[in-house]
Amino acid sequence: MVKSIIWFRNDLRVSDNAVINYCIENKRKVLPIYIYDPFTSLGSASKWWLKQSLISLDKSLKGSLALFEGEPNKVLLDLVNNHGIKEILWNARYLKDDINQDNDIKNIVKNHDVNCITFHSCLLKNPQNTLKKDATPFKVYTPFYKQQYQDMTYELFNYNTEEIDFIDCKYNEQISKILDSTIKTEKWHQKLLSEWTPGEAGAQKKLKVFLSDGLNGYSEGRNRPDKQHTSMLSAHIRFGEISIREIAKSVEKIKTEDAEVFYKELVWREFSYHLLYHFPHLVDTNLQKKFDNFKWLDNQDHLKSWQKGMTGYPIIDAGMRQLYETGYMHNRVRMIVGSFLVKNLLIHWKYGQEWFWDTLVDADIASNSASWQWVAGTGADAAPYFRIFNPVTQSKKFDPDGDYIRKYVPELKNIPNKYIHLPSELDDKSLIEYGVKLGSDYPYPIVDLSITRERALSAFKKLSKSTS
DNA sequence: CCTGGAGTTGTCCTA
DNA sequence: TTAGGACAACTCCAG
Repeated sequence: MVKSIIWFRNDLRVSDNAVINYCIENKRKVLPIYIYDPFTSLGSASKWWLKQSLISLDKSLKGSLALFEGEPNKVLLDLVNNHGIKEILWNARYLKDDINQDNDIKNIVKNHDVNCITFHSCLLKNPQNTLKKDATPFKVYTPFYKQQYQDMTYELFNYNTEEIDFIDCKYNEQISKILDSTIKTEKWHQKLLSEWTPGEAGAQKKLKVFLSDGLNGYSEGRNRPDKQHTSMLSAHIRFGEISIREIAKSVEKIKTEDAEVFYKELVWREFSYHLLYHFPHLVDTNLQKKFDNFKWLDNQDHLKSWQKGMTGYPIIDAGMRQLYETGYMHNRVRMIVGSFLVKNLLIHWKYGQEWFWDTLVDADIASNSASWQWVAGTGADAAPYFRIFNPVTQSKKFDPDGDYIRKYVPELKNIPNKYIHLPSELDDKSLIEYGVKLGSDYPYPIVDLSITRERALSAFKKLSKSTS
C-alpha cells in the first residue's frame, strides 16, 4: 500500500479537498502534516488564526495531524526516509517564493523515488489557465470575469472522510501544547477569541448565516459598515477552511443581482491571484512603472496616527480601531482608510500593506497586495488618480446614523448624527456639552482634507504627464 | 495592424 | 435639490 504525505498549507480542511479525494480514491495510507516555517513571513493576527485553525484541523483528522517546525525540505526528507513515503501531495501555492520552494522539494525528493503531486483546491481556477485568447494575462477585471467566470457551475468532491486511512504513528500527543511553543502569539490576541471561530465548523456556520441573513440585499448592504451584509468568510477562505468552490456553488443557482455581486467578489480574489501569479512583483513593486519615481512623504507621526485610529476623522479611526480590536475591517472602510493613507497623507502604499498584513486575520498575500496597488492607483485596473475618497462624505453616505463610528470610537457616542462624521465642525462649547474636548479626548484632524486633496491631485497629475 | 469602446467602489462645481 | 460634466489620458481588449 502506497504511503503518502498530505502537506497542508493554505487548505486547512477535510471537505472538498482534491488531495483528500485523491487519497481516498487511490486507497493511500496517509500522514497529514503541517510545517511551521519560522522564516516565512506571517502577520501577527494570522499567526493567531493559524494556531486555532490547526487545532481545529487536527480534530477533523482525529488527532492525526503531525506538526513540525523548520525548513520544509528538511522536514519532508526526514519523513520520507523514516516512513517509506512514496508520495507527497499538496494544493498549489501561487506566490513566486512558494512555487520555487515547491519545485525545489519536488526535485530533492525525486532522488528518493518520491513523487510529488500538485492539486488546485485553493482557487476556483488554476491561474495558469486563465489567459486571454492571445495567451497573455488579463489586466482588466471585467473581461477577466466575463470570459473566465461568468455562468460557471462548480462540482464538489464527494467522499466520506471516514475513509481516510491514516498511517499509524503518533507525532504529537497534544497539538495545542506544541503549538504554544512553536507559534508565538501576543497578548492582544486574547480579544480575537471572542470575535472568531477559526476552523471548518466556524466557516460553515458563517456561510449559513450569510446565505440566510446577509445575501438578501447584499449588493447595496455590503457597502454599509453599520449593517451585517458581508459574509465574514475572508479569513476562513484565506486559510482554506472552507472550499471556495463550495461557496461559489452555494450561490450559483440563485439568479439575483445580490448573488452575482457576491460571486463577483469571489472572482476579485481570483483576479488578485491571477495578477500575483503572472506578475510576481505585485507584492513589492508598482505594477505601473511610472510610479517608481513618485515622491511619497515619509511622515512617521501621520503613519502612527493612522495605525492607532487617531486621525481626527471618525470613519477612519473607527475602521482602524475595528482592525486592531477584531483583526478585521469592513471592506468599504478599507477603501476609505486606504485612500486616506495614500492620497491625503501621501504615504507609500507599502506601509498600508504592511500594517494590514500584520493586523488582519484574513491577510492574504494576493488580495492585500493587489488591493493596495488598486487604491494607490499603481496597480491593474486601478482607480484614476483623481478618485480620492472624502472620508466625511463617505461616512455620511455609508454610516448615516454613525452607528459604526459609535461602536469603535466610543468617546464620540454622545455627538449627534449631524456632527458625528466631523466633530471638529462644532465649537468647543457644544463639544463639551457632548462630553468631548478636542485635543485631549479626541484628536483634531491631522490634515486638512481639501488642502491634501489638491496636493495629491497635483502630485499625481504631474506623474500622469511624465512618460512611463 | 487598426479601430473603437470601455474601464468596481468618487468628488466637486455648475447650471 | 439634482443631474451632468470635468477631472487625463492611457491601456486594455475584442473584432
